[in-house]
Amino acid sequence: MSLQETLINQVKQAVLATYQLEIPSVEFQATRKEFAGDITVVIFPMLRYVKGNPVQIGEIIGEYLVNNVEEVKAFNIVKGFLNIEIDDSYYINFFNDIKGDSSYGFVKSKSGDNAIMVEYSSPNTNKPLHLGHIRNNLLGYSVAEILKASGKKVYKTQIINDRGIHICKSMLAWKRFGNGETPDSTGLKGDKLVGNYYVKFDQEYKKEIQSLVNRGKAEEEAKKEAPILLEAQEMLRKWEDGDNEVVGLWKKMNGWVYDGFNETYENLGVDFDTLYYESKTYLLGKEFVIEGLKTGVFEKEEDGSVWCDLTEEGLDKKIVQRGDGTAVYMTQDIGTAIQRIKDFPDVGGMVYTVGNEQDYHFKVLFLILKKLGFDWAKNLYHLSYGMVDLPSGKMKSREGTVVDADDLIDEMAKTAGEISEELGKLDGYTQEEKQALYKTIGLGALKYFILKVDPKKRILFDPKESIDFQGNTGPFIQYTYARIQSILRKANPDSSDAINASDLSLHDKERELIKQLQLFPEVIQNAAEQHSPALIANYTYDLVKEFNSFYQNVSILGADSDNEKLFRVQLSKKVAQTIKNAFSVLGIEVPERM
RNA sequence: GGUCGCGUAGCUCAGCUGGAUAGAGCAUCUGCCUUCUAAGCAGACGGUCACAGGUUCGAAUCCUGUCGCGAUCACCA
Repeated sequence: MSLQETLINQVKQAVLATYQLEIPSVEFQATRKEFAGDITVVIFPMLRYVKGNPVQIGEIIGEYLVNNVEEVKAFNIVKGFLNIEIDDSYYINFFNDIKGDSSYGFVKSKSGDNAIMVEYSSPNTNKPLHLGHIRNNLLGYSVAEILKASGKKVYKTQIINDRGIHICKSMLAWKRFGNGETPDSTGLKGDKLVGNYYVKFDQEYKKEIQSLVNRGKAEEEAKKEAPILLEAQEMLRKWEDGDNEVVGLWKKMNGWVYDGFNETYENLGVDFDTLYYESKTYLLGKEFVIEGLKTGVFEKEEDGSVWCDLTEEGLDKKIVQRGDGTAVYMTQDIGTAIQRIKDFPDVGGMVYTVGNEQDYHFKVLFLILKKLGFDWAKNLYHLSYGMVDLPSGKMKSREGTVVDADDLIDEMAKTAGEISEELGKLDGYTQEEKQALYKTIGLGALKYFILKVDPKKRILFDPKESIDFQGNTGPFIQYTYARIQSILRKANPDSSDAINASDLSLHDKERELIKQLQLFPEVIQNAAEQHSPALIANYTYDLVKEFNSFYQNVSILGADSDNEKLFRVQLSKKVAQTIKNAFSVLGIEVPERM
């Protein structure tokens, strides 16, 4: 029985013995720092059942706990708060129990359990990844890792938006103006090269519109009739017909983009277990449109378009198939979801990492899948996150205000390098080791900066003010880890050496650290339930702040006794391990030195 | 206009299943490197928790309304 459970029972017992009354629950909270004690029982809620003075009731319960619970050493009462002090031996025993478990806080998945599929990234294949994609990737990857750590089996996936007019635009521009350029011939990353032609298309398109307008066309008409646009549309039709030349070009250019994306993913440290391509799934939903028509979930209009009426649910009517029989976004998403469950029968739920601009879409999608009768539809979750905006507003590729993913990652590493060089603590490291370290630190700063913020809030990123490396940041936490490694290089204890509780009294900082460690398993579970890496980031920061205070105020290697020294080193080691594990689910690496 | 989300210190954010005097970091200012890595520690300064009502012994937290910002309401994705 955990201490918490014991306390609940004993508090109830105390009330029962004194007042002959049963109380349904007991409310606890951590004792605030300014008061003596570790755990606080809030007396106020009991007043509904027990009439009396809260201070008096607290006295009686406190007295009872001291007499009946071995771990309770003392108590004090401030207003309606009963602060109880827990004996050091409880904390030391707890520490002895967990210190050997290198995956403390993580739960292993059981073989029969359902898996969760987490979708993230899912970019268009016409332009390079930018800071918005970085947030998406980091969130999706981290939530997948958190779910794993909480005991779920997880598949990471994405749907690659490889089809449609957008890619035809790049293809056409390349054909017209590319002179056969390739990533090899230009030395450009494939996604960058293709992105350039997407921009090129837009420029030409605008020129054509202008010249049509000059010749007296209305702007609206000109936008629809510009020859280059008509040609791109023609290309899309040919693609859908399977035209060899168009499909060949499409394959070639998409291939370049994938190479480029893969490089960015690798740089960013994210990965996928399985991939879905829109070109292969966009027709999948259609058979379920027919199915839905049969069961009355959908209805057909006179012009042949198919709709789902969601007015009873407080939403609108939503189109699921065009009048000409072609699929829309919704059709495809219905099909893809169903396909995934077919491909991975152990999947019992899915998480979609997509920006909050699509809140409505996913609300509708989940509702439709429910109406179609899929029981897994109740386990779908839209991991909706806020946009990453610049001080000037939205990032716009056409106006050149996007923050490119690769550039940003490079810059972060460069800044990390400059700071490191200045501090000059890396004697004995080779150039390669240094470069790898700079990347670890730079990425740590970037990832932490993004993940520490609640996903649903929008992030303001000011390129002029670089991301911090001090205070509540990734490098601060990495630094603490590196410091502990330095201690462990001097004294690496065997975790199996038990600490003797009888001849050790805890320093306040030590007790606080153990309490913080105690929270970790619960934090993992909470973060998984709430799909929030921010909870892990904030927990880790608190742990590290507590440790640094300990480190600076208490001598670890210079402890008075061997037992004390052993304990402090083991405690430091456990903190380092917890930092490493917490950061691993954020996708952030920790360095041995920095 | 309807719907959804957000609004906490100068800035960036925690806290939100209601509990004690609302916490961090950055910035500004004070101290601390002959002792385990100063990317650190200790401290000071800084708040009408957007506003107004309501529920409650108790509200930043729950409810209602107002204002501000954003998103969305396509036979686009």
